Amino acid sequence: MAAGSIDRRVARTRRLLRDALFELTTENGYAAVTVEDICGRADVGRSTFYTHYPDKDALRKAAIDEHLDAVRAESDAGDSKPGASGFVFSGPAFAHADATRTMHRAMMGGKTHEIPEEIRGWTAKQVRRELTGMAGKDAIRLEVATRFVTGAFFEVMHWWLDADAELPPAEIDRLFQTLAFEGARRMLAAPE
Amino acid sequence: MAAGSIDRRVARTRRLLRDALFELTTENGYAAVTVEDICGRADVGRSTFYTHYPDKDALRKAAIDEHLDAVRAESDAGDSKPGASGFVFSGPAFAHADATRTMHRAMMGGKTHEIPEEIRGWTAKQVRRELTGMAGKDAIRLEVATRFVTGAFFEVMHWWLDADAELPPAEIDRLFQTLAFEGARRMLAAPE
DNA sequence: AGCATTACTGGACATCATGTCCAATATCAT
DNA sequence: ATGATATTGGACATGATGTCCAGTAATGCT
Repeated sequence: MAAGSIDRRVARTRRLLRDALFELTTENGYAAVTVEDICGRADVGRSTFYTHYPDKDALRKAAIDEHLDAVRAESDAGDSKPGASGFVFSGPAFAHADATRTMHRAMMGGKTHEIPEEIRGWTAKQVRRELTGMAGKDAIRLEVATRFVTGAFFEVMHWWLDADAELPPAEIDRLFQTLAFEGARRMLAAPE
Repeated sequence: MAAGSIDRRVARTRRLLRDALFELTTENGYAAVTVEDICGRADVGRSTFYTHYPDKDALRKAAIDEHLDAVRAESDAGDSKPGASGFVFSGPAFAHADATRTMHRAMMGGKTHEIPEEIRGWTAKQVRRELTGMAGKDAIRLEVATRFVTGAFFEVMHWWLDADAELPPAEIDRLFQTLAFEGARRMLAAPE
């Protein structure tokens, strides 16, 4: 067997489990989903589940990591300049969420606001990087602004994903930018 | 027994359970806390727990409702005019969180962002009410702005509660207002 | 095409938390 | 003091978790 290649059965099982997790999470929320549920929906033996993942969280984490890798790869190309007159991260993010809506609704939709820490942390890092370009020397202000923008972003995204939106991605991004950018600019650029 | 009065034992038990929930939530996060843990910490029989609350969530909900009632009562007095040059809700909220830091850290601190829906919903309502005063006719814009401000508020609050803050409540509120207000004003007041 | 490797399966098992119920005991209000 | 009410510990059924194993199926390599 070649080093990097994956047994077809393994790939199949993991795919089935991942899809089942998304479906069930969308239906009932992540907390309510059990390993039994997942295996039932995926039509995979429960003991098989445990040969792949130690628990439910590991499955989710794997799915997210896989996904973030894809995002990273695709955003490596268009690394445009930060902060000309808006945020760079949000546009692609909304577009991408629109494209893979199923997954995003599963991971951050629903009544509960259970946004996985991996996603939140990764996004916060993106935001912080962009804001750093906006002349902030004050570490506290930078951090407050980062949290502010990140929290606002997820809440808007959450709403937009759930409200089966008439709004196209570009439009929700424009609204988000309008809300977010001027405040951040003022605070970070301000002398005092 | 008089109608409204509560048996001393009942009050004691509920208080012990509530405090135990706060402690354990602060230590391990809400999801990790079990009813057994709570009873152990509170030194209350497990069967007693179930005579008061059907489950863990009910205990939390009761604690939150109790708390929100107190907040409502105290904020009935100072119902100043909305939106002169900032938000009204956030200042008292930061001050109040500072005063009852233990509870707030338990309910919205820690690594996980498990903000109870009661609190999020209540805050969003406050925000929406204030923003409605800012000339919004467009329902969608109003909603986006509401979500935006609410999400930003909780994320900033979360950070501020965890980072054993050098920042006094008034200061974090000022930063929050700087970040939030101008964007909202522009978007909601804008003609198009 | 055959064969060794690897994955899947289903069932058994121990463990743990949940929620219900009851009879005995302690505490309360009056 | 005494009747009412709360608390208690223990028993019980249930459901989910995570581990383990021996039998069976699918795969990849040559």
